[in-house]
Order: sequence, then C-alpha cells, then structure tokens
Amino acid sequence: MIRQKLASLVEKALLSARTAGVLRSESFPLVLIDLPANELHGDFACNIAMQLARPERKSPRQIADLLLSHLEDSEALLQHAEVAGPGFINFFIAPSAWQGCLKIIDAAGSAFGNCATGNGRKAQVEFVSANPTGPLHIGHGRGAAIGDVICRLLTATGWDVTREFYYNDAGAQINNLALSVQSRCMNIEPDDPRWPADGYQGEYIKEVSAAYLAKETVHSDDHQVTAVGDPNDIEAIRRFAVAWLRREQDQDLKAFDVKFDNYFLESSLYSDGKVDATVAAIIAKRHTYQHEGALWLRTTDFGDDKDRVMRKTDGSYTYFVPDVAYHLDKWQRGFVRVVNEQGADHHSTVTRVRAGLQALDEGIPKGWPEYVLHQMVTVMRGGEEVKISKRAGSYVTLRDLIDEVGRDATRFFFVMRKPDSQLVFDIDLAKQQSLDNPVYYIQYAHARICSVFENAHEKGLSISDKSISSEQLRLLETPEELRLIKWLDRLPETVDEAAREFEPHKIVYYLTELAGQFHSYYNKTKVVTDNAELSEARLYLLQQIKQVLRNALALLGVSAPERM
RNA sequence: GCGCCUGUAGCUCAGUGGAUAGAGCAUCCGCCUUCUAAGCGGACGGUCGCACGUUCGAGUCGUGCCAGGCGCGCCA
Repeated sequence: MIRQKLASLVEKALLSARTAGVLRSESFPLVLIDLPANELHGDFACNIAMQLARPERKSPRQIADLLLSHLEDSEALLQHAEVAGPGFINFFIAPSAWQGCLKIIDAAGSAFGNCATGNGRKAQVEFVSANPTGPLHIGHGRGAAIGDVICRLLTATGWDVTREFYYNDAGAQINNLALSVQSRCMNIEPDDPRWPADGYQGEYIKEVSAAYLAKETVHSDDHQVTAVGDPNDIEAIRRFAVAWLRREQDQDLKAFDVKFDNYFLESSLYSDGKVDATVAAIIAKRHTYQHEGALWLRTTDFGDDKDRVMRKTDGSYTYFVPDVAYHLDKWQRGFVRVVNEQGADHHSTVTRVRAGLQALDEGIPKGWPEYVLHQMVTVMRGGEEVKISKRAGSYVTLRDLIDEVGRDATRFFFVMRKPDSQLVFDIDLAKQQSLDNPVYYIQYAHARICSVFENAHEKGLSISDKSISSEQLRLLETPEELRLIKWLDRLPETVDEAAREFEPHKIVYYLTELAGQFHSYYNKTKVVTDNAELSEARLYLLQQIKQVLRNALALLGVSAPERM
C-alpha cells in the first residue's frame, strides 16, 4: 500500500520535472518500486532514473537528483530519500507511516488484502471436471485445491466468479463403466474370460452393483436416480452408476470444502445441438476440408503444428469438437475471463480449443480461455512411491488423503508449489504435527496470538473497546515491529499478484514468512507486561497479525485454529 | 523426432531485468523459573545444468546444446 503511494509520488515528480522543463520525454516508463535486498538501501528503491538516462541524455544520478527535488511528500511518508549506487533512488519510510498501516488493516478487517482489479466483471473457473468413472484421485485433488484457491483469489481481487465442473455422462468410458458394473451384478470377476476388456476393477464397482441390485436411490448434482435392479438393463445401469459416482465425488469435494456453482454435461452439447451448430459455423468460415473421408480443421492456421480431424470417417466427432462447442457456450454466457485448471497431460487440447474458437471468427481473443496446467503428483509413503493404477484399483484417493492427513494439510500441500512444478506429496510429512510441517507452523502462530490475548484478558488488559492513538502506536518502534508491519502491508499486492499469475503458492510463501517473523518476535519480546500503554500497542499489532493470518489462510481454504 | 513443463545449497523449493542469490529440512552448537519449546538464536552449505548473445546491469530475456517429466491416435 505504501509502495503504491510511493509510485504515485514518483510519477507526479516526473510530470512536475517535465513541466519545469528539466525533463523532455513525452512519455515515461511505468514507475516500478523495488524492494531492496539490503536494508541499508532503504525500504524501497526506484530505478527510473537509470531507465531515463539514455532518452534524456543525462547521467542517471543527475536525473535522480532532479526527481528528488521535485518530489512532494504531502502525506509525510518519507523520513529520508537518497540517490545511491549507479542511480537508484532509495526511500526510507517514516515509522509513523508504517504504524499508520495498522489502522488501515484494522478498519478493513476481513476485507484487508482485497482489491478491485476485477471491477465486478464475470469470470469463470472450470476445474476438477473428472468423469464419473471412479473416485477422485490425487491428481484431481491437486486440481481441486489449485482451482478452488484461484477462485478465492479472483473473488478477492474483485471478480464475479462462477465455479464450474464439466463431465461426460456418455461415451466410451462411461459405457465401459456400465459394463463393469453389469459384470459385477452378474458375479463375473475380473479374471473371468467374460469380464469386459479394459473394465474398471476397483472395489467401488462392487459397491455400485450392490446398490443397483438393492434398488437404491441416489441424489447427485440437482437430480436423483433410483436403480431399476435389472442386470440386463444396461442403460439403467449406466444412469445409476453415473449418479452414484457423481455423488461419491461430491462427498469427497465437500469434505475438501470445494464447492461448485454449476455442473455441465458434455451430452447436453449434443442434445442441445450445440456441437452440430459449432461444426456448421466453422465449416461456413472455410477453415475445414475433407480428406480421406474425414473432416479436418485447419488448426495450422492458428499456430498448431499439424491439422486435426474434427469428424471421423464413422461420422462421430473427435473429443476436442464438443470442447470447442462448450467454450463457445462459455463465451456466449458473457465470461470475459475463463480459466481452465487441468492436469498437464491435457496440454495438447489448449491449441486445438483456441484454434477452434478462432476459426469461429466470433471476436474471441486469441489467448482466451486461459489455462492453468498442473504437473504430476507423486505420492510418497514410508519413503516409497505409491504407484497409481486406476483400472487395477490400487491408488490413493483424495478421500484417503483427507481422512489420513486432514483437510488443512492436504489443501496446503497441494498448493505449496507452483502448478508448473511437479509435486512430491509426502504423506508421512503432511501427517506430522511438528515443525517439519509448514501448515502447523503457520496455524500455530495464529493459535499463539489467541493465547496471548487470553493471557492479557486474565491480567485485565483488553484493546477491544479502545481506540489506539497514533501517539500510542509510536511505541511500536523496534526493528522487529516495523519489519512485521511492513510485511503486513504487503498482503494486498501479494494477493493481486497471486491472482494475476494464478499462483496460489505465493500466498503460502507470504504466510510462512509472516509466521516466521511473528514467532521470532514472540520469542524476543514480551507482549503482556506491567506497562499497560506498551502492552496495548503490542496487542494491537498482534491483533492485525492475527487478522492478516486469518485472511491469507482463508484464501487457501485452511482453518485458523484458536487453540492447538 | 516434435510440442509443453522443469533444472538454483546434501534434500524439498522461493526468487516482479537491479546492489553481497534466499527459506525450510538435514548436519553441528546454543536457548524453557518467563504470554503455548508444535517455538527461537547461531554455524555449515552455491561455477543459479552448459555455452553464446541482448543490456549500464542476467538466476530472470533470446538462441543453441545437455538432463528429467508429461503429451504427441480418425482415444478422452
């Protein structure tokens, strides 16, 4: 926040210097305020003078001096500013300006960290989108955690977010599922020659078949399905199995605290005629051709390395065609921003979907929709990799993880690394309630603050009904205290950046640093002392640390316990 | 062979083109009569995969290599 104010001061100084005739450039580069690594270089630094050296034909230091002389610090943010090194301007912020930040946090409360970047515009995030052929596995878990945090980040930065889950309730995989359940209904085992090729062998198939034979009723999404119970009715089995597995997945997602606003069925694209309409539109725009009995889309017109088949020789469409129809539908629903969170193994769809949308010539931007592709997750247990095999049924489900290590640690671990990095999920580490486990380290900071407040309350100290004066805040003067405030002040820009880059891990790093600074401060500084004035000031600082911890943890969907 | 991602301390990973590259773990040495030791302080640890290039300045940008992962079907 202070950083932003500083940037606008420098911008004004640039304009003022030009008005005075000492700078000549018609336009200036964007003013960036850096955070120096070395504390001797101040709280902030600006390199604008170096960037202007060439166009202005002056030395960087000369320009820096000029800017300083035109700087009008109306809010008294600065204690001191100086030109250093090759032409940096170093800014030293007045302690009173830092102390004032605490009041801003206090006033904003749970909204501190939010901003209005999105300005209420409509955004949609599609994530998880698992087909209902089995329980959610670890990969879906990472997608669910990343997608959910992206939704929370976009909401915090002012976007009107719709969360969507897309799945297929027809097609080869679902047919395979129905056949597997049917076989179980007829007591056919996977090693039986009558067992379907590529059938799903997991234990859950037995549960589905038992529920089907028992004529159970299942609620999923927004409807319910009652089993017919007839092993020969493959269509009834299909409907029931899909509903049963959707319900299973929803229960897992609920346990993970991940919610969706909308479920979208691939089959609806066909039944509503959207697939045919999309294909007709692309043909009309002359981006297709017939070759060897198939219809091809000239994706090479839009950056692909070779053209792709849209309609096979058997008349059916390839998988990316309904995807294009689906995204056209998203566009028509008015989402100016669409984010698709998927596993990186779906990478090849990105170019094809975008190419299909460009071929429609609807004015859809080239980079729309945006993609966040997360890399693979490797699960470690007891120092060994847990192999994942869906068909054999030997894999760790998301539910297993949540049950074993808890929701908070599971969510935290999934977003701890940037999506581009492969993730090693160490189950033993995630389970540990020790200093090795970063999620406990952060939650412990929050619980500790609560504990200090309890202690203060017992000694008759409270700040809940008091307004703290600027005079009193001046007592927060140690390097540790100012450093903490400085870090608290950085939450809004961290959230904005994490949202802009789709990088939830930035919140994790922010929290780890904040918790570390607090633990260090706690160890060194007694908060509740005989000096009531000082104690109140410190409690006020802790109050804001607590608020910021809560806000940032909430962005991750991780709880902030009062006691541990 | 082609496309995408990754390569930074022994390990796991941060690092918006800026000044002396950071954190946690591991190893070693310290700290509870004191608001939670699930904590804190210190030490050790680096040719940022390699080579060129752009720049006043490169871990960061470009090109070419090397290594690992994923994907390369008229499968989804």
